[in-house]
Amino acid sequence: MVIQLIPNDIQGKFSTRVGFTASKKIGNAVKRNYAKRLMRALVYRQSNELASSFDYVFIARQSILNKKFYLIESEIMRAIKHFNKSIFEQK
RNA sequence: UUAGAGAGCUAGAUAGCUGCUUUACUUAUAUAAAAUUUUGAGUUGAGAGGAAAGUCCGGGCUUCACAGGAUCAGGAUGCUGGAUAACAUCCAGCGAGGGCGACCUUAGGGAAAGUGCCGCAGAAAUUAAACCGCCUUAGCUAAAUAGAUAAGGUAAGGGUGAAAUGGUGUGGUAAGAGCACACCGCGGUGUUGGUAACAAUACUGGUCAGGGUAAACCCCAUCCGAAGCAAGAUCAUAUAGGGGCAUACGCAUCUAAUAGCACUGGUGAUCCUGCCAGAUGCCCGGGUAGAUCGCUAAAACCUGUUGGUAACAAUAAGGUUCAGAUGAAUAGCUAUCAAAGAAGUUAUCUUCAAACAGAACCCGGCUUACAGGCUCUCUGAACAC
Repeated sequence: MVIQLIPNDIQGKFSTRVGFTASKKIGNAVKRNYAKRLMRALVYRQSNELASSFDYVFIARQSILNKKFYLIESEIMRAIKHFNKSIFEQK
């Protein structure tokens, strides 16, 4: 999975925006739908960690279909913490 | 027991935690005269498939205002009868082919209207044809017969091919030949059975028609208007306002409306009959592309009854309500079971382990993909009684 993020100009409670992408490279409609559902569930669990005033885009890769849920979850947590650290340093 | 044939069902289950879309109701909030609507919260109900897929047929629905008819063009179907809203679907039969059998396959009208095409091989693949062979005659060479040459006869045999002008047998003949006869096949005319396709049978035809191909053109019969939910409707912006071009704007009536005649336009083309409209079309430039409805209660589903061999139909016989999204919900995790297994380590642990596949207006089909499990009926073979 690939995560992209960019700061936006929105302020307040609903300033964090999240998007999910699963292209045709991943497979047929069932597999793409499953990948999007999986990412949505993962991000919902980590919603408190996401930085405000940022747009996130989660792009699925083919390996997400076969990996265990908790392994992906730990990878996402590590990635998000890394982002938060760099954002904090930039400020 | 084993090998098959046909028909059908299922497409993980339970519990917990955390979510998403939506029906109904309650409540709060904002707007408003009100209805309604916006944004939250709560309760309650529902939430992918047998193929949702491919988008190949048929229909509903919507728009082209609509209806009927003739000719042409284009397309589809193609044994018979039935079912159906309709179909290229389904059911029951017939013919042909395959299988020991249960059973399976089959676009299956016309090549004795016309045109086209038929590679390679082969003498010859269609105004047919003599390569080898067989036979006769003539003279020659050798001598009871054989050889080559010439002129004829011949489709019985060989060889080629997917296919060589009906097949088998007997007679016949110089050798042969439907040349003649018998049987089979084929054509014609009857009879009987069947709604019919067709089957059986009788008589008759040897001038019995030179092969295949129609999923090649074509002929015959039957059927068919086009585009699609991005259809279309309503609301909002703006059917706005502006510039240019083309056609029409007629008759009659004191006048206006209505009606009439004429003109123009009206589903591939042309025409006719009715009917409808009276302004329409194009270009330049500017600008919008949001919301609501359509949208799911119906050729609906389940269980019966009656009729029918069946497809199916009828039913004031009961019961049920079963997704309605639009950056597109219908889910994620954990545990247990289904689960029997496989691999590794090694003697009790670890890892792996369920297909094809995701509604997008809705139905009826077809086609294609598909792991595992289950049920019923039938057939062959072997063994036992």
